[in-house]
Amino acid sequence: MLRSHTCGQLRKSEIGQTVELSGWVYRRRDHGGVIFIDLRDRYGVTQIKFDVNHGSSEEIMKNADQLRSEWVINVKGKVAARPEEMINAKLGTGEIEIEAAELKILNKSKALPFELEEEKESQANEQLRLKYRFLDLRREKLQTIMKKRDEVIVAIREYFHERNFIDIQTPILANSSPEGARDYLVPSRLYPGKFYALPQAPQQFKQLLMVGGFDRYFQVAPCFRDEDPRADRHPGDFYQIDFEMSFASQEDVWAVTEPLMIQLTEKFTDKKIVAKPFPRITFQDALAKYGSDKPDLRFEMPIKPITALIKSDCGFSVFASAVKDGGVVHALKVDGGNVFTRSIIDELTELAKTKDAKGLAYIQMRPEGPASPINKFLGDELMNKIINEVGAKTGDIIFFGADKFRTVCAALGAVRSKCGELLGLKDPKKISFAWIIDFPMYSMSEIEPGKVDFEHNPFSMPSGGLEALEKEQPLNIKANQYDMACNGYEILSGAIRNHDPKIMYKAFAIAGYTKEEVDRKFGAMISAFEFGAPPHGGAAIGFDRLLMILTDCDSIRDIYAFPKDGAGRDVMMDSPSEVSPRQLKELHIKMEEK
RNA sequence: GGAGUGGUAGUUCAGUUGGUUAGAACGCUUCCCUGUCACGGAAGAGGUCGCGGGUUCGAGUCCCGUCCACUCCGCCA
Repeated sequence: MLRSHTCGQLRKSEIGQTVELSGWVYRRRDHGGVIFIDLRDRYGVTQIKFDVNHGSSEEIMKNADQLRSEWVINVKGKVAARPEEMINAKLGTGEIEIEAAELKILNKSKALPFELEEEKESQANEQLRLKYRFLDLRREKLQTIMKKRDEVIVAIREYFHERNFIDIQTPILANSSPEGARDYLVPSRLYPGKFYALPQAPQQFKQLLMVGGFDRYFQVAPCFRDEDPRADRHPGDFYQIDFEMSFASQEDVWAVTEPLMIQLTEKFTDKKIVAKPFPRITFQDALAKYGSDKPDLRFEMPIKPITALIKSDCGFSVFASAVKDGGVVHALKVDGGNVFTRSIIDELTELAKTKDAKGLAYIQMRPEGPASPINKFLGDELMNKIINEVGAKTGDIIFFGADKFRTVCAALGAVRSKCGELLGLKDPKKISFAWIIDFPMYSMSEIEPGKVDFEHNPFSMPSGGLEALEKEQPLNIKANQYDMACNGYEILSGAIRNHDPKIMYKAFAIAGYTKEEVDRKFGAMISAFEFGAPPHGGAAIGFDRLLMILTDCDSIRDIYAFPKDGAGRDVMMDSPSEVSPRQLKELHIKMEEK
């Protein structure tokens, strides 16, 4: 070893010992006759002193004078106490320093394309940092995140192992699944024209593990989806904490999940959990009240239906016609929202429009009385009724959505989230978990009117089983399916699965699939279910998003060692890249001439 | 595929109604300095103002096009 200790290790107790350290030159303070080097590794920083009066030869002084940022050096010397008034309280090693007696330069470094010190400037452009990710990783922030990522994974593994779950790796080369996101395809060399697909999730494999008798499975599962990225969505590959349980009800899955989330929060953050046990909100209520199936519940700010008030008599044609066409009118009262300027209201209006709202009506609760551009249409009486209904007081603002139910929810949900942000209600010291339950099994197709589609996951067990499928209106059937929302992110999704071939065929039939189609697409799983599949269910935790919240990162790229950029490329390794004609030929791929 | 914001020194940014030689901080180079810790001091190097075109006596600044980045929408069973 080129070191006897790490750069974060030495304390007063080692004073007098001769030690050997290796690391990177972090900072250099050259005083002529004495040179200080802050030597850094991932454990910390130790001050090295080069001083002719304290063990450093003329030659070492000459070499120390050459040292530059990020050179890799090896130093031998004696641990010495710092004079009382020279102690650096900011460093764990701040009470000591090394009096260098030997110096070896292990490697030099070019001047860096950006600075590593956190407190200096705002950080460099992300594209540049990604190109030199190996340097960015030296920064304290990323060192801390990677360490925490490791600790969280260890804690999760321990948690599941303590409860009899076993970690099983499922294939990376798998089959294209006809539902869901775009697949990453891998051409087969031995079977011309055929392809593997990288799994979007280990869904079918974990269900087959249940059939295989592994009644409690979990995995830190790599998942692959070829979709455009977002700040909270890494392009290409990402990780889920995937788990599945046999003989389990929804309550059983929740009972495993909830303590895990609490433990991780308490162990890795100082955030306060808003509500324990976690609230359970139906999908319908979440949409109506918060305008989202992943509401940020660090603040309440509920949306209220006022359709009933509008029904009787309303002079505002936007509201009246929405109700007449079977839509709804909802109101969002924002406490203290009268501080919003015209330009902020314009911005919120644009936001609502991105969710297909046609506009964003509002009433400002000014000190001199309510003011609204739509007052002249509403009339004072109706306006006062609305103000009364939502409980608005001076200083508030009320926003309105009038349209189809889903449109109103989405628009006011986006406005609610933005208002929470603008008013500083998204407290980083708080964390809100909530179960979103009772997802509908089906919804009306948006492409083919009159046709029924799966709302979410076709493999979920419908509530009420076969009987419900046969007797209920499809749109009224709920699925045994649940998400967990956390601070506005969907952080977990799961279900009690449909393990009964009969119910499965029926469920697919309602969505317009013939038995032959189902057999062709999900044959392996369905035929396995004919051999004594146990009832089972589970969930998958979005590990990356969870880690973003635990580490207070806004960008999902910060929590990967080697992230893709916003266009799905690795700018450091330059992937994706071209391959040789020979490789293409082996894979039976002909490139079109450009 | 669409929208918004941005692109000026190695990095982060400023740059006025269009007007001399495009600035600052940090970094870098050389020198000075024996107690600093974001050390200090002196001097210096470093720019195709993303790219192309246009308007103008004159463009970093105005106009058109284009490329790139980030964020959002679509998309994500």
